[in-house]
Formats: sequence, C-alpha cells, structure tokens
Amino acid sequence: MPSERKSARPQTEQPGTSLSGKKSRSNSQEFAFKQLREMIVTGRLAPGTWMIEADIADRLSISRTPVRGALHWLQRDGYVIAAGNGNKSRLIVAPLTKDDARDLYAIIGHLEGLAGRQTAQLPQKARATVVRRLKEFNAALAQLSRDRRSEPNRIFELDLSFHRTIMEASAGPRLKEIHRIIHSQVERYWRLYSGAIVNKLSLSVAEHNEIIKAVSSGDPDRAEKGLQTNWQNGVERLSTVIDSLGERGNW
Amino acid sequence: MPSERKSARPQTEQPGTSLSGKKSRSNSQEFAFKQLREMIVTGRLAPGTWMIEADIADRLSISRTPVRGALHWLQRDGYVIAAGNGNKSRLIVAPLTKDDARDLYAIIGHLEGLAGRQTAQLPQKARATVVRRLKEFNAALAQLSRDRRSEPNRIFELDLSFHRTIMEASAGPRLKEIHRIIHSQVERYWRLYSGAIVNKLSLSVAEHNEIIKAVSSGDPDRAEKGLQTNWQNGVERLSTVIDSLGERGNW
DNA sequence: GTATACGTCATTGTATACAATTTAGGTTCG
DNA sequence: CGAACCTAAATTGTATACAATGACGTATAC
Repeated sequence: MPSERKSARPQTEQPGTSLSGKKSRSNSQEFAFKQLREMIVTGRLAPGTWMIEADIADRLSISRTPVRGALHWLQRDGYVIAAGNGNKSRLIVAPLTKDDARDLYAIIGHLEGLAGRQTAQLPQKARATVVRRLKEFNAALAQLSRDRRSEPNRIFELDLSFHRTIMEASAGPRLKEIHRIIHSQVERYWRLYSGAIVNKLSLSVAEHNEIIKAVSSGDPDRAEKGLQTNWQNGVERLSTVIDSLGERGNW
Repeated sequence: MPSERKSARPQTEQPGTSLSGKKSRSNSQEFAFKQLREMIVTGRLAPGTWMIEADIADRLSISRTPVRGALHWLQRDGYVIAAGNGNKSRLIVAPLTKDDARDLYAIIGHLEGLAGRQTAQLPQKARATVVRRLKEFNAALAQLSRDRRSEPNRIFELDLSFHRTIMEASAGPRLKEIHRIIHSQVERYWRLYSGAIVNKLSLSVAEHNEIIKAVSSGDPDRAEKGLQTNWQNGVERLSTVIDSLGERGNW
C-alpha cells in the first residue's frame, strides 16, 4: 500500500469560477437525507430510535446504498450518532439532553462571537449594509414579540437570519460550515421547546439590539461579548424550560 | 412519503452500559480511511488531487463500497472537499491556503478559549491535576526548544497533548469532536511548514506558561484569552512562513 | 434453578453489475 | 479561427446478492 501514485488526471483547469453552490439533480441519497432529517427535526423519529438501513430503504423504496450515504450525512451533521453500546456500529437518533444543549449553545456562542468580532472589524461601508439587514430582521422579531402571536417557525427563521447575516458577512468557509451544522442541532431543541421559549422573545430582541450597536460602532469586543451573551442567556432560558418539562425524548 | 412510522423494533433495552468506545472490527473502510488520511497528511496525495473511487479501490484492492465510506469520513474531517466546479460532486484533496489557515486557527483558538474558560472554572482539585499535566508537557517542549533539536513530530505531539489536556478536562462531547476535526486540519499545515515553525517554539512555550497560570489561579477570562492569543500568534508565525515559502500545494 | 453452549436471526460489511450523467475530444459548419 | 454539436469515455449513482458478525433465545447439563 505504500508507493506513490496520485490520481493523476489531465485536470486542465477549473472552468466556471463556481459562482455559487448549485443543487445537483435529485438523488435518492439526497432525498433520503432530507426525509430523515425532516422526521428527526420534527420529532417523528424520536431520539434514541434505531436507524436500520434495510428498514429505511424499504420504507423509502430505495436501496440500502443511498440510505447509507444519507446516514453518513446525518451523522456528520449530528442528527444521528453511533450508539456506543458495545463495539458494533449501530446508529441511533441523537438524544436531546440539557447537557448537550449547554454544550451546543456554548459552542455556537463562541463561534458567532468570533464571527461578530470579525464583522465588527469590517470597513465602515460593509458594516452599514450588515447593520441595515440586522435591523430589519430584529424589527420583525420585535413586531412578533409585541403581537404575542406564537409563530415559532417564523421566529426561528428570523432569528436564524439575524445570526446568519453576521456569519455571512465575515466568516470563512470552515466557520460557516461548522456554524451551519451546530445551528441545525439547535433547531431540534428550538422545535421541541419553542412553545415555552417564545414568551421570552423580547429579551432576545433587546440582546440583538446590543449586538447591532456593537457592529455599528465597530467595536469587536462588544460584538463578541454580545453574541456570547445572547446564546448564554438563550441556554439559560432553555434550561428553565427543560427543567420544568423534563427531558423529552431521551430514554 | 409522509405518514408516520419509526423504525420500530423490539428494542428491549440497551444491554451494556456502554463502558467505553471500543473500536469496531470494521476492516476495509477503516483501512481505506487510514491509508488515505495518512497520504493526505504526509502530502503524498497533493492538495487538489482528484479522489476517484474506482482508482482508490483498485489500488487498495478493495471494492468501491468501503472506499465511498472512507471518502465520507475524510470529507467529514475536512481532508477532502467537493470540488465546487459545477453541480457534480467530485472530491478533491482540500487545498492548503493562507486564508484557510487563518480561518482554521481563529476557530480553534476560540474553541479552545471556550474550553479553557470552562477548565479554569473547575474545582480547585481538578484544576491542580490539569495544571500538573500541562506543566509536564510544556516542560518537555521547553526542553526541546532549548536543545534546538528539530523533532517536528514530537513537538507536534507534545503541543497537541498540551491543548488536548485542556479540552479533555472540561469540554463536552460535541466540543471535543469539533476540536478533534479542526486540529486534524491544523496538522496538515504543521507538517508542511514545521521546519520553519520550530524555531519559534520558545515563544509558544512562553504563551503556554501564561495559560497554565490562568488555569492554576482559576481565572476564566485570562485562560480564554491566553489560548486565543496562543493560536493567534501561531497563525501569524505560520503566515510569515507561508509568505516566504509560498502556498505549497495549491494550484 | 442456574449457567453454559449452541443455533438462529437481525443487521451491517463488502463486492459487483448496471444505469445515469457529466466531461472530454473531435468534427463540422459558420 | 471559433462555436456549437455530437459521440465516446470516465466517473459517480443505484441496486442487489452474499458474507460476516454479533445478539438473542432455547435447550441441555449440572
């Protein structure tokens, strides 16, 4: 197995400058991935459920091969984990626990803190654009908060847009990718406990305003701290809910 | 495709309490993964090289199925990426660039900063144990620094042990996993430019001492900042080298 | 009654054939 | 000389058969 040999090929050049990430033609694998993710996020596939390749393949009317690929993706994104039972690699839907949420929120807080720091160091002009978008999203959140209309999905989307704006503005590809993965995990907690979280929306809106000010004035330390605080407070709010409701779907 | 149905199975119970993560007997896939990773890290598979399933399978004398799995793992860990060309998912060995290094180092600095913060908040007794280990590793590094003996591999291992000690002490599973992945990417840069970095070892040793002090005294802010600074200075040192040597293996 | 050995079944691991689709090269026409 | 098209080859996507392994239940011995 030693010896050198690289997959040498002509490899003339990279044609298009890869404008943006296009979607490939619909695969079975992608189909399976989306189906399973949807079911996990919505809770139809409960945490702890065994993911059996053959079962899934049957129900989706595809073969095990694309299912296996989809499971790899789900594992990469943290939706399923290897059941540490013994030695056999058995996959289960990742459990939702308070400890896991703390882990997750702390990570995303610091990751966004980093991005926020970088965003606050952008040239004034670029920052202005970012700030404008942030204000739009936060205004919409404030509106929902005042209305007391419980639209968890919309709130989630707006909150995500707010935070993603900061990431897009300055984060590198790796940071964006990690953020995407971690945030997709947060979504599971959000969906499960959203009903009880939404009440506290106004608090989050206030924290967002602090972040906006920091970015607007180009203060990296303040921006970083603002993001960290927002997530830290978020996990405190979530923990309170989990304590009162119990750890759903973890057995 | 809607309708509910979970992978219902007897699922009597989880037998063993999962003592620890044993290694599965997975043969071909794990073999392929290790082989390919080794070749990428050592540079025998140059950045930008196309990863052709059939080629790899032939050369490793296995079928495409385990190769595909191995490629998924490599992709998860960031060793290979989807060539952004167009829509087709073609995998290439991830390029090494100065921008990517900056992205990487900033991320790991903040992630370890988080872990360092948490470690510094541990009970005094636990911190003492951590500090003792940190001092051992750093003493060994200091020794190598004084000897001016160029043992990049050993230096890398010791530095990794130092940082990993902090992670193990307080990081949750998710944080540890992300750290593992990101650090494995750092290893590629380290190996490629180690010869020129080793000279600056004494600087890193000094920074480590600052971190040790922070943990020892239970100062979270100082610990976080110390880790961030260590990585930030690290990428500055690396950038200098890359500037003088050029971006190897990126074309 | 308990424990150990054995056999069966569920599940994942691997190989391979075939289908689909993109890429490359060359030819023709403007 | 260049552009559009067309064909052939390279590569990945999918299905399926079979092998290997570990878990569980049953029977038998003590």
